[in-house]
Amino acid sequence: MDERERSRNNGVSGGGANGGLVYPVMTEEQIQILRHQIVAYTIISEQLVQMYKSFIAQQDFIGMELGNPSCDPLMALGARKISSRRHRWAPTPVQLQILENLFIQGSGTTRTKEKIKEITNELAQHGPVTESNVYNWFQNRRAKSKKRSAQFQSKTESI
Amino acid sequence: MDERERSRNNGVSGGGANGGLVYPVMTEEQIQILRHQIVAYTIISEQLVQMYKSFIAQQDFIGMELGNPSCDPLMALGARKISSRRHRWAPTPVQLQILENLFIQGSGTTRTKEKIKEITNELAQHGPVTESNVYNWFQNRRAKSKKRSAQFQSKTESI
DNA sequence: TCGATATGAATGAATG
DNA sequence: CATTCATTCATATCGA
Repeated sequence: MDERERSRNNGVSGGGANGGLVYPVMTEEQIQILRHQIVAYTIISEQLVQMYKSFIAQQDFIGMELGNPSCDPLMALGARKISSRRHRWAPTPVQLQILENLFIQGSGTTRTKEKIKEITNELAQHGPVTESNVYNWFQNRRAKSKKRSAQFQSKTESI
Repeated sequence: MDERERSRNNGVSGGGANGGLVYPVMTEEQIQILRHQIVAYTIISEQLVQMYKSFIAQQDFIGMELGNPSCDPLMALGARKISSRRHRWAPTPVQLQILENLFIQGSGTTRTKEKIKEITNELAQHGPVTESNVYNWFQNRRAKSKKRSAQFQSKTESI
């Protein structure tokens, strides 16, 4: 999606302050593409939300083994064992939830070092973590998002 | 969202046929809103699909009378089969032979995404397969090869 | 049913 | 950021 977003902006002027004047920034065809994308995601989300509801209706207990009631079941998917010694860092469920939320809020944008430091401090309250861990996580998360978006594209382009 | 879409269209002209001329149809601010919406839906969909997958994985034992046609779009998004057992991809004997041959032949050449795509298309003639499957296979095959040579090393060291 | 092994897949970390 | 590696998890298969 990033790629097409970029190409979409090619025709956009530098965004000068407009005094009530509207500049030509998108063709109608481009708008149609955008609307189709939004509609597609709307439908997909609605269907998945329905699934989710029936899911939690039947399986309230799943994902709660670690006893963190504040954790949305939707977010409690990457839970890992804490017991065994591990050589590489793995986010705790709480940390994962925080990270995922931040990722959504930031819309996948790159973080500055200051932001990384803040996030690291916040996460540190829920388990050991370094700034490198956070940095790597966001980097890998973006890659994951991108890869999955590509898969979406190839499978939903019929919509 | 419907509401905001409508309000967004208020400033759009009636969509007269344009002879190569671009009409002012959206401001940059509006585009930004749209982009954020799309990104948000992308990420939400990803998370919901993940939830859905884990749901299916744990639901293995329950009769899935929910397997109605309306779920088909979900399956198209990468989720596995609903009614039958969960399955992970496994190469057919023919596919495996092709992959092994390619692995021996191409020992050293870097496999670009183009190569992966070609190989996927070839394998697809002998059974369902995705590019990710092929990519993972080569990755795991390399690891396997490396581990074996390491074992060989340790055995010859004692001589 | 219970390990034991093989292997597809996910992901933290490293490299270019 | 794109690729790749190293490690780990999950599942399929098999034999006792």
